[in-house]
Amino acid sequence: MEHSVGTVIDTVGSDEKDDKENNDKKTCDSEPVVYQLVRVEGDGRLVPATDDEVMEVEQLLEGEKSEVKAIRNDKGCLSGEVFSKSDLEGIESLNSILFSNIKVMLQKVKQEEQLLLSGESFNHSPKCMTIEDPASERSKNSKACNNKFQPEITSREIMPRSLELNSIHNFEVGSAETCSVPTNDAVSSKSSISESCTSLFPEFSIIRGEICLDNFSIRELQEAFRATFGRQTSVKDKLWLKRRIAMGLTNSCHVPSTSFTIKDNKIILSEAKGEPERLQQSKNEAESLSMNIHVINASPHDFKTSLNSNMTDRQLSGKRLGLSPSNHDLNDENCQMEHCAAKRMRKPTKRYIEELSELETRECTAKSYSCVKISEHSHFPSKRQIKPVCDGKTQRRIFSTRHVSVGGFSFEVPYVLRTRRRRPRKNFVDLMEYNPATISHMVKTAVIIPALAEGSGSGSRSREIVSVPVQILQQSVAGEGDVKMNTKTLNREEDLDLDHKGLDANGDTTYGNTNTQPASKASARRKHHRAWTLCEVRKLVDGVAKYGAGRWSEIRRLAFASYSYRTSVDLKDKWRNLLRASLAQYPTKKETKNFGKQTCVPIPTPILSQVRELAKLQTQTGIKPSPKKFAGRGSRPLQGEGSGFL
DNA sequence: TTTAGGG
DNA sequence: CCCTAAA
Repeated sequence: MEHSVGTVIDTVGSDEKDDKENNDKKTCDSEPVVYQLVRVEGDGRLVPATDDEVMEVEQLLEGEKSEVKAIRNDKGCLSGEVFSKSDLEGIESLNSILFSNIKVMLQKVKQEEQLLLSGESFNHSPKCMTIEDPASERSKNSKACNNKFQPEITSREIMPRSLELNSIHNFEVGSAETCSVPTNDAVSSKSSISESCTSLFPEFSIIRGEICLDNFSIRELQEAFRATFGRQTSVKDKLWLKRRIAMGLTNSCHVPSTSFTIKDNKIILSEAKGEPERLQQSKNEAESLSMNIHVINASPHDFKTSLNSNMTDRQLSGKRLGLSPSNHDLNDENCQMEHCAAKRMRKPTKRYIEELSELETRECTAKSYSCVKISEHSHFPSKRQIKPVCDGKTQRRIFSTRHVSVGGFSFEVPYVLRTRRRRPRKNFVDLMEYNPATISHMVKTAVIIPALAEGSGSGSRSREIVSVPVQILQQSVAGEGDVKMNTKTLNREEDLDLDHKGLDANGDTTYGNTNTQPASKASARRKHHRAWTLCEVRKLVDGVAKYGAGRWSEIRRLAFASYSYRTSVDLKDKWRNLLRASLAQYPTKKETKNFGKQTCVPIPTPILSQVRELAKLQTQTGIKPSPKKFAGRGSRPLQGEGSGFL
């Protein structure tokens, strides 16, 4: 994906949707694998090769065919296009070949192939495209490259582009990985492979078979190192290089200091080479799914296997552990795999963290905020208290957040948040800077005050108190002083919550805020903006209808009991706004009150109408002479009409 | 404390 | 939403 390989690459298109199919087929096994020419687009998609490309490849094949054993398909397909197992076996240098079969596809593919060869534009049926088979790819590579005996470098993680071409991950089989990983590589013909390979990287970076670093010269090792890690090294220590490379190739830190051989990402001490068993297992594994198992292919027989490793790290990590082959080798592998997983998790993490955090920042922030807020009001349902910011999803996420404890409440804060977005507004912010501990402390302190005060009384003022700690927290979280931004985001979230819950439940939901207390100066802060939910508006309207406009305290008490955060003043203000809105909208019937942007739900016209009615009614009823600016506002009660007037 | 209004 | 005057 990230790198676009513009070259013609052999084989098999891989489409996600077909992956499954592939898997199934693989499991069937022992059938020839078919490769088709495809080109990897910049975005990682596979595109059927064009005629020209096909021609090109063919030429290449022609040119170098001699080098490789004639590859023919049992079924008579053209060489280079289809490999049969037997053919592969015939290759000497190919010690291990990962192989997977796609039985069913064969036929279709063949046909496709022929069409392709015949010069027709490549029509790819879904099936064709889906043929991608990691194993097969691998085998191909090995084949193609093995003459040169290039050590293969499996780049599982982020690697330099050149490496990436060979990277296994391209071959993910049926894995969940949906995205378009650019399947680079595989070259259908040896020649093409060598070409692309050579042009991009060191020779040995291609081999996927067994690698015995012992045989490498320092220089070769360095090359291998470069191929493996994407960077050069001047180290001349053979052992070091060897181990390092081995680690890179196997993704394991456990590299024996003695001589060993690397096969398909596995380290093999000179002896081990179980075959039948291994084979069997590998098959099992392969069948078991697209789990990433790195199986050592001791012989050409082991075709199936291991290339499932294409799955993304994240995806894999969990699954791998689940594998539990009885075979020792496999166990070892598993162990290594675990290491790999652990290891692999880190890299992606970095990359993804940023992305994720960006994406999740908002969410997380909101959540954190809610947690805090909620916690402040003890009666809030616990479920929200510790809403796992990083749910079950992936561990990765967990890493991306840090745990912050505030006044006994804990929440996850994405690390990203720690980055400063704006300049601190206040001194205290500076003090806490990025020190979470400090922040926590500060917040705690701030929270404590209101907490203690809690329960003392209820009043319109309480809200101010509540808001104090929260805001501080926000600042803390942000690592700097900008409250506004966060606040906004947070509020939005809350609003949404309210909407969801509030609409039905009438709002009992949220907070029971009623704390009180010395607002202190902090009260200077502004109450959080809480968008009015439809539910609230309805209630308000009802309330007004029932008790009359102006009796805000009453309405609040009776109709907004559950919305503790709405004060009578709020109701009044809202009503005023509603009136305005309703009147404004009146003319255009349809516009709803679409002033500006109304991010939220526009108030349903019916409600506005109702408001209008009420207003009108009250105006009339009310004794209040000439309504003021906004249509008539307040007079008195609908019911208590007599009193008209404020 | 509650309302009404202005900002 | 906030603030305040007036009640």
